[in-house]
Order: sequence, then C-alpha cells, then structure tokens
Amino acid sequence: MTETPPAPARVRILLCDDHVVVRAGLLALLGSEPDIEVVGEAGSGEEAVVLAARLAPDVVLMDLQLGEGIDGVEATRRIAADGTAHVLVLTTYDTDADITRAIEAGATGYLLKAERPEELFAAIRSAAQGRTTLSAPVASRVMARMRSPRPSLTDRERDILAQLSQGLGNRDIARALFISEATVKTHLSRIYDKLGVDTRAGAVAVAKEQRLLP
Amino acid sequence: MTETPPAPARVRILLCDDHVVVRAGLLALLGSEPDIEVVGEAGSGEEAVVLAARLAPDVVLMDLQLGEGIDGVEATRRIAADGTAHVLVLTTYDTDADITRAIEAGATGYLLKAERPEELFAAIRSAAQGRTTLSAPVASRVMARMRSPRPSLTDRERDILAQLSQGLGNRDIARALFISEATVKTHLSRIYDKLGVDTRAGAVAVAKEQRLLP
DNA sequence: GCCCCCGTCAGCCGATCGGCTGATGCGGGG
DNA sequence: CCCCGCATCAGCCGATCGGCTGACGGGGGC
Repeated sequence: MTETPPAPARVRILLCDDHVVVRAGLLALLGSEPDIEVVGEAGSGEEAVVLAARLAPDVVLMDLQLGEGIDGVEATRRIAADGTAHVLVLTTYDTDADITRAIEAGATGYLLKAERPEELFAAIRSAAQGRTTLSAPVASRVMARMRSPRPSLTDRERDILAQLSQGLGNRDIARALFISEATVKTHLSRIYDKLGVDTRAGAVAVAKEQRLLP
Repeated sequence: MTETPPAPARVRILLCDDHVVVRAGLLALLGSEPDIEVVGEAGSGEEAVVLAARLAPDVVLMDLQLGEGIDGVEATRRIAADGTAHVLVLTTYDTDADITRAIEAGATGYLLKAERPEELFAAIRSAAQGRTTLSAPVASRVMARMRSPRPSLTDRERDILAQLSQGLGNRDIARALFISEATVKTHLSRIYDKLGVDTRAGAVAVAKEQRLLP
C-alpha cells in the first residue's frame, strides 16, 4: 500500500450562484464528468456557508456577485476560515479589486466564466487537492500587480469615495464621517492621485468601473 | 390535413453569450429537452448576426453584455431587422434602460438568468411562435414604467453624460461636443433633474448604477 | 529610537460649478 | 398655425471645488 493520499474517487461540489439558470447549466455541464459530483446548490452566500458546513464538499464553486445578502468574497472568507472546503471562484469579472479581495479571502482558485469547460473541470480537480488555478487573464493581472504595486485605497479613502459616490459635497461628507472638511479634501486629493483623475466625477467613474465599491 | 401551422417538431436555437462556460451550461441544459435543438453558438454579437442569417434558427438566445464588439442590443436590432429569427434576451440585469432598449430593438422576450429552467424552456417555445415572455421582475418594471413615464435622457444628454463620466469639466465637454459651455450647463441641469441628483459625481454614480452608458 | 504611513486639521486663492432668468431656432403633432 | 420638446446660447452670482503648503499625533517596522 502506498503512502500517497488517494485522490477522491469523485470530487464533491457545492455550487453557489444567484442565477438559477447558471446553476442548472453548471449542473448539467458537470454531470458530463463522471468524477465530479454536485452535492448541493446555494443561491446566496449565507446558504453557501451553511451548506458547506453541512455537506463538507471538496470544492465550492463560488460566484462573487450574489445579489442580496453577503457577497461571494465574504462567503469565501467564511468557508475558507472553516477550512472545510476549497473555494474555487467562478465569476465574470477579472477586475483587480475582485481578484485581490477573493484571494485575500482565501479562494483557492479564480476562474472566469468565459473559460473553456475543460479548464473548469481541470481547475475543479486541482482545487479539490488544494492546488491553485487561475484563468490566464487573471494570472496576467496578478503578475502585473506584483510588478507595479498598484495604488490601493486605504479604508478611510474608501469611506470617502463611498460618500462621494452618493453625490455628496465636501461638507456633507465631513459631517457623515465626523471629520473636518479639510480632512475630506486631503483624502480626496490622495484619491484623485491614486485613481489618476482630478475631478470628483472622474473618481466616481473609475470607482464604479473598477468595482472599488460594493 | 389541418390548416394549423404545425409547431416545429424541434425548436432550433442559436446561443449568443460571450462566456463559454455559460454557453456550455446552456447547451447541456437545453440538451435535456427533446424538442429543443441548439444549432449554433456565438461568442460575440457580430458572430450571432452572421450565424442567425446563415442558420436561420427559430430563436436566438441573446445575452445583452457581450464584452468586445457590438452589444446584445445592437445584435438584437440587426437580427430582428432581418426577421429571420425571434430574439429571446436572456441576461443578468433587469435594469429599466436595458429592458427598454432591448424591447425597442425588437426582442421577442426578456428573461433573467435567475429564472427557473422550466421558465426558460417555456419561454423558448413561446418565442419560437413569436409570443412574448417576460420574467416577473421585468414585467413589473415594464408596468411600473407605463404608470410613471420615467425621465429618459435625450441623445444629447447622454452625450454630455458620457463626457462627464470621463471626469471632464464643462469647458472640456463643450469643446469635445462643439458647443458652448452655457449649453453644457443647461444640459447638465436637465440631467440632474431627471436623475434626481444635484452634483456631477451623483450623476455619474446614477448613470453607472442604472447602466445608462455603454 | 527613528521613520514612514495613515488620519487628522488649517488657511489661502483662483477656477469651477450650479442655480437662475431669459432668449432663439427648429421640427413635429394637433 | 400654434404649441411643445429639443438643442442652442448668454450673463450673473454665491457656493464649492481643487491645488498648495504646512502641521501634528499615533502606530508599526527596522
């Protein structure tokens, strides 16, 4: 008898996506692979966390955009914290912010829905053994980020940006965050600098574009 | 022999979605229905237009967000103009702007990906005969819109908004559109009015939120 | 112990914005 | 023919913004 831990005969999967059609599609798609078994479906982050604990799947296929409730990043964080399952993110966007947050939350891999099905199967099998798989565009972005550590906003700057996205003026932002207008302006200047803009409208545009806000 | 035009033994479908995984999923899902046959797949709007003309499917399942190239609305417009196929929009968002544009472009139905698969099958069969099917949330929005004709932006106002989203100042917007600053300000005031905001940052936020811009 | 990042605050000043009032021209529908 | 929506423009004015310079304290890393 060998010491090598035998790969599970079947990889047990939990799907998490708020779109029923997507879930059904994935279910049908994965059904074509004999060594992959979908043991549960979740339509929300909360449900995914509960089901992951109950079903103890090998891999959770997680979308990041989940509509209502906690988002995929938070769900990933909780599931990964439990250590019960590896989370393989399968989503639409390859934004820096999304990728970073997902990885920081403990995702084992990050795939794009535009990926070929064979890649998905392979990534699932890898994830079941704790190995990382990244879609090519995602890998590129990760590399690029390593090379030039991109201006990431501080928590406080994100607070300011959130208020700004409500269309508030400096005075209102100051009141909302219990700081002085001067401080708001200081933060704004730094935000402009980091985002490469020089107006509030531009900042909001970039923020929405890069999905820097919830 | 009866005069009733027999429903096609099999409904012939063309899929259009830029995500391979989603296409594969739909393919597998639709494969479970004996009276539905997927005769082609397109990964872009351009491809969909070409394939629709060549394959003459009964129904084109069209996503609205297609990444590169023309968007789903434009693809819908061209396919519907040919009259070769009924276009059934299957997408993620139930935004007013998306729905309106898709319907105006000639879509036969509008389904959300969050819909139950049975609804999708039923909608496909309906669409094949030219009958409209709307997802419940979509139908609600359409009704709501009928009741209170919502502020829709004029073409010019959208132009202004687009420039604004680049973070440009009034002077630059004026130059970009070959009009005076006074005119820019007039348009902006009306845009604020329609969007229910009173700052440029707020306008950009609402615009991005409601997907008023490409 | 020192330094750097982060968050906080101040004052100044020119540029810009947003609201207002009012006006012109053009096209379509009643 | 008149009205109305759309696009264009003008001037005024107070409020706001954005850039700049400079400052202070706390916390983490070396």
